[in-house]
Amino acid sequence: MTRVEQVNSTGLVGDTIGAISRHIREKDLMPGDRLPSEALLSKELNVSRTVVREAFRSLAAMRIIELATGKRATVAQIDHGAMSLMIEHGVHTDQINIQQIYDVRRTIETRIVTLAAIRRTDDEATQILALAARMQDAVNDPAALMEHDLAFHTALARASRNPVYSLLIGSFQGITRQTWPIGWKSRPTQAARDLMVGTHLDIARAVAASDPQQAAALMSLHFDESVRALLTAGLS
Amino acid sequence: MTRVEQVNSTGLVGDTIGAISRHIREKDLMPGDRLPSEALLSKELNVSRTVVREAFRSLAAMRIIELATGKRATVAQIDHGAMSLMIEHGVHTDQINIQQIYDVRRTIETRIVTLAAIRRTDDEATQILALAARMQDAVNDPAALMEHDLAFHTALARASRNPVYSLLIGSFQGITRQTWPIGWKSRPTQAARDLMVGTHLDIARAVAASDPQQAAALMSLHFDESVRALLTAGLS
DNA sequence: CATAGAAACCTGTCCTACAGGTTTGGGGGA
DNA sequence: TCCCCCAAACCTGTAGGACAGGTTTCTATG
Repeated sequence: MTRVEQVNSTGLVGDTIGAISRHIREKDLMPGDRLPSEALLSKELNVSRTVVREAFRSLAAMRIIELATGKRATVAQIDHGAMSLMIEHGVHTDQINIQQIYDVRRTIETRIVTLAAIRRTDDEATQILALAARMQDAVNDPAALMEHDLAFHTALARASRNPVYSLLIGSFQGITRQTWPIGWKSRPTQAARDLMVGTHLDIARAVAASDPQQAAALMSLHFDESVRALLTAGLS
Repeated sequence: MTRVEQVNSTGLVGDTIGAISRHIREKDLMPGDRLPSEALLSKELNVSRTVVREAFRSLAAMRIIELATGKRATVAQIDHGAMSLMIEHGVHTDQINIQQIYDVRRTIETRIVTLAAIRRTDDEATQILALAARMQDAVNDPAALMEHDLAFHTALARASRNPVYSLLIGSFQGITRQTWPIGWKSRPTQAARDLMVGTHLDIARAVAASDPQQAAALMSLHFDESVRALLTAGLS
């Protein structure tokens, strides 16, 4: 093999990742479009299939492409899976703490709910109200309640009509799943639990009523209360 | 080889990624700590080194671990590189547009500057002022100006004392580098350019003066003006 | 013209080999 | 005894071959 003796700092895999990314940009590929086969790329870039495969795996890990056995690799849609793992890793290794995440969430969710109140479709309003209602029904079933809670915030993000907000909310979902029970346990009284669930319903109503100020104020309140609950639970 | 005939939907590589992640969590590894060698993992997990390597590459792509030739893989520090690529991919494939990113940036940077005004150390205040000053010096050197601009916002994020904000600001930097010149071209007059640079200095002063309200108001203003400039440039 | 089936193609995993880079442990010198 | 240097052991990066399935494409047949 006519090995090209060009040793970059990145290594062949890094170079190949770059080449594939460039290929996507230059050919202006859209989600779903197919990439060249491993064998072809390997030939064109003068690297072994091993290298191409590792480059593919790297891009797949970032959800830039999608792999499936037998099929060719395709350009992927945005997905929060990778970011979720990265955030979880940051928390597990003490590089990020839960309050810091709550500060970010409060900041963006306040904006999200403002946009949602302005831009939501009627269908979305209905769906958001329904999720808040389901939370009330599940007030004594923590597992179900958490899922509806997450779905509620996800629906709001979608209604904001800004995919970046959906992406970020999704990215925090992984770690939220792991810490949500802590927050719930720190609300031991029925009153505290009803308040939490009730606030969600109020937010849903404000969004349905297209009242951005009210929606934002309530969301801010919700986070005040959540952070207080978390601190009470001793999560420093 | 005693091949375990357990076919998950994820495939062996996916399983292996999970096993390594679990290993990090269970052993409570911190950034810098070393992971087992490929050969060892391959033996313990009953998969080929190929599979372990692809799993390593995937984790490295998400910056969860770090690879280097000859050395063992280590647990990595949080890094925005992967997120930056993901965002860029989203923009290039028309899944995200620039205004959407600006809306998110405005939202979080307004919060960042509020926190920075409260929490900045004196050193950070000095550094932020210095960066704003350097922007003024480079008002006729777009390339240098852009770099100082990016460094300015990065410094503010650091002063907010919340690594998640630093992570997010970093994630937008890649795409910002590609769109910044558009915004600059849409400020063709000296007055518009001086205004943009001057706003940065005003923000720096507000942060140095520990005036969060003023800092936030100015940052909001800055983004108003930036979005207007971008729209003028015809970036729909 | 539609369709079933074969051929061609493609990915997932395993294995072996070897060129460097890194860590470690031991021996020799101060 | 302690320190330093070097060789051996270890480790990763890349190449290449093999084969089991899964997928796409083409063709011949009904």
